[in-house]
Amino acid sequence: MAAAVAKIAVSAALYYMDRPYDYLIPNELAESAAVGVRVTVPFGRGNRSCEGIILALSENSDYKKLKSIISVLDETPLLSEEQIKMALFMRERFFCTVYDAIKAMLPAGLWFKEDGKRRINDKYIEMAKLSIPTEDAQRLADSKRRRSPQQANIIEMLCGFECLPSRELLRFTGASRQTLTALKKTEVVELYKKEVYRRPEIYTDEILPPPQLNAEQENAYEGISALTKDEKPHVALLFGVTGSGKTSVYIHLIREQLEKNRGALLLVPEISLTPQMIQTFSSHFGNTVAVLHSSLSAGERADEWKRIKRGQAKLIIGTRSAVFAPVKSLGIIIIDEEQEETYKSENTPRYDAIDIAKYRCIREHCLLLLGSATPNIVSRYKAETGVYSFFTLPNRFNNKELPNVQIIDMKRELRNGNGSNISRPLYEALKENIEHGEQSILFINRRGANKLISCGDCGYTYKCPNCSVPLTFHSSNNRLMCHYCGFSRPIDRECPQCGGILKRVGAGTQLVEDELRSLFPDIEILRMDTDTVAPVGSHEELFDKFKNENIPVMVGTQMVTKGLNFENVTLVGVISADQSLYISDYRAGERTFSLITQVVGRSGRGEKTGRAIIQTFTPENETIIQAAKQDYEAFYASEIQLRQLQNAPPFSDFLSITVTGPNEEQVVKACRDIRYMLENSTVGDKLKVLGPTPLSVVKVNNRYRYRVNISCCVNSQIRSVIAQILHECGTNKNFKGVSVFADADPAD
DNA sequence: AGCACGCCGACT
DNA sequence: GTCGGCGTGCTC
Repeated sequence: MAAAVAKIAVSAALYYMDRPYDYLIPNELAESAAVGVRVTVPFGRGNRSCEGIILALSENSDYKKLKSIISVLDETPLLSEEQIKMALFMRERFFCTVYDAIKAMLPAGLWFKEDGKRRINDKYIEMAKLSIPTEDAQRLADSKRRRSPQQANIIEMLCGFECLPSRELLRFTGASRQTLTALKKTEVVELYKKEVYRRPEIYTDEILPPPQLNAEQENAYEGISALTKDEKPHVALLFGVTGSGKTSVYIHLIREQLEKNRGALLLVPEISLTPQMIQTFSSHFGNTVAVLHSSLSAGERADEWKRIKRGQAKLIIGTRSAVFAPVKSLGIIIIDEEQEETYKSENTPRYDAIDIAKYRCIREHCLLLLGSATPNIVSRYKAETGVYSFFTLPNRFNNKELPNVQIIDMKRELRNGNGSNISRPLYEALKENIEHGEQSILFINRRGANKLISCGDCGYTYKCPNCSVPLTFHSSNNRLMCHYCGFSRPIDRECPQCGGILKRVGAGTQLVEDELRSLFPDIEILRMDTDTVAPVGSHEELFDKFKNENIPVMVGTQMVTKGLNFENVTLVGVISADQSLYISDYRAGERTFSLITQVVGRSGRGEKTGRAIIQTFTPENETIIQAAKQDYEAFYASEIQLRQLQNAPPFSDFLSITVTGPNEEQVVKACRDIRYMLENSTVGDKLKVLGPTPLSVVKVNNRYRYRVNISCCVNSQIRSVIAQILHECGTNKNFKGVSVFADADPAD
C-alpha cells in the first residue's frame, strides 16, 4: 500500500505551533511526493498556500479532516533523511522551527523567492569537438586550406584538443559563427552544451608539496591523525601560539583525508579577512577546494554547493554556514580560531556552528579539530578535563622571538598634557619606524567607542529617533547614521540646540587618521574600517596596496588583527585597549585578551623582531598585562578561577529568553511572567533566574528589548520546559503584542 | 502571523 | 433590520 499521507514542516508555522502537519497526497503526486522535497500546501483558516517540506511519509493519519498537497516543487529531494534529522535536532537545541533550520542548511540560491519566480538556473556553455577521427580531420583541414581557410583553422585547432568552448574556439581562430555552424551541418564538428559552475575566482597555479613540519608540528599531527583512525568520534583542541604554524598541521591532516578519499571542512571566522589562508590552501589542493561565504552571489553559492554534493570539491573552506556543506564522506572538520564569536548566529536560527560540527562528527564518524592561539576558556577547560584531546604548539616557528611589548599609561599622558589618541612613546616609535622604512599598524578597539558628533559648547549629541543609541558619523555619505535601524540624516552646520560648533569625539579611525596626518604630514596613511571597505574584495586590494607600495602606516579596526603576515611590519600600536573590558559580559576578559594577543602577534613576522605598544587607562589590569606577555596559560589560570566564583561557563551554562515589543511596561511585565513560570516549573530548583534586564541597546526600531537570564546545567528536560514556556507565550493573550525567543549562550 | 468566526453599535 | 467594529481561537 502506497503512502497516502505526508508529514510536512510548513513555512508559515511559528515556533510555538511548529509540528509536522499531515496532508493527503493526491494520486497524481504519488510518484513525486518523496521525503525531502518541497511542496506547496494550503494552511490555516484561509487556506493560503505556503511552502513546506516533506519530513516523512505514512499510510494514514490520526487527524480526520486532512487537506491535500497542492504541488510538488522539486524533482529530486533537497534534503536527505540525515539532514532532516539534523533539522529536528536544531529545533530542539536552538528553539527554532524546523523550516528555519532547513533554510539555514541550504544555500539561499536553491530557494524560490517568496514571490515564487526568481530561481537560480543552471548555467551552460556551448562546447565544440570533432566528430571524425583526428587523422581524417587533419587531412580534411589540409584539403580545405585554400577554398575555406576559416574552416581549416577551426578543424586544425580542434585536432589539438579533446574539446573547446565554442566561444574560445571562435576567438582564437578569428572564424565566424556561420563557419562553425557550417562545419556542424557537414557533421565534422559536434556542438553540445556543458554545464559550467559560476565559481568565485581562486588562484591555482601549480600544486605545492605539503610543507615541512618541525618536530613539534609533527608531534601534533601524529597525535591528531591517530584520532581520525579511531572508530569513536573525537574532539581535539590544537593550541598553537601565533606564528607556530597551525596551518601546516591542518594541511597535512587534510591531505591525509583527501588521500583516503574522504572530505574535509575548514571553517574560518571571516573569509574576506583571510585571503592569504585561502590562497595557501588553493595552492596545496587546487581545484578540489570550494569556498563558501556570505558575499558569494546566489548563483555562485548554488554552484559551489553542487560541486560539493557531487563530490567534485573535497576540501570546503567557509564561514559559519559552511558547516552545513553536503561534503561526501566527511573525514575531518577543522574550526580555526574557534574562540571567535562569528561561529554563533545572531539571528534565527540562533545556531552555533561548533555545536553543529560536533553533531556531524558524531553522526558521520569524523574528527572535530578546534584550533586557536587563544582558545575559548570553555574549550581549554574541556581539554584539561579530558573531554577534548589536547595538543599544543608552544613555540613560534623557527623559534622567532615574540615582539617587545610596552604598556603605556594614558592617564599619565593626559596629566602630561597629551589629550590626543597617540601617546608620546607611540609617536616616537612611529617616527623611528618611518625613518627606517619599516611599516606600522595601528589598531583601534572600536567595541563601545564610535565616531560621535557632539557640540563643543553645550555637549549636545544626536540620538536615533527609533533606537536608544547615539547616531554616528559616516564620512562616506557625510551623514549621521544609526547602526541598528539604518536611520540616517544629514549633518548640521552648527549645534541645533545652542548654535555652537559641532566636533567629532571618540577614537574613530578617521579621528586617529587625522591626528596622524597632523603629526606626520608627509606620510601616506592607509585607513581600513567598515567605512572605507564596503565592496567585496576591497580588503584584499587594500592589504595588497599596503604590502606592495610599502605604505608606512595602516590604521584600522578589528580587521587588521586577523591572520595577515606582513614581513615588514615591525610596530603595532593598540590605541585603546580598554573598551572591550567594560562590556558587562562574562566573556569580556577573554575577548580583550584574544584581541590584544592577536594584534601584538602581527608585529615582527619577518626577519626583524617586532615591537608593540599598548595604550590603556588601566595599565595595572591583569588581562592587559597577560596579553602583553602573550601568556595564555596565566590568563587561563586566573580566568578559570573567576568563572568558578561567578558560576559562569564552563561551570554552568547560560540561556536567555528575550522579549521585544513596542510597549516597554508590557515587555518588562512579560519578562516577569516568564521568570515566574521558570521558577515555578518542574525544573525550577535547578535554575538560577536573573532579570528582567534591558539589553545593552534597549530600544531598536521602536521596540524595547528585555531579557531573562538563566544559569543552569542545560539538559533536555530544561530545554523542554523552555519550549513549553515559549509555547505559552505564543498562545496566552497576556503576551499579545510582544515577541519572545530563547537563545543558548547569547553573545550580547 | 493571518484569517475566519462571532457578537454588539450607527447606518441605508 | 444589516454593515462592520475588533476580540478570540485555530492552523493538518
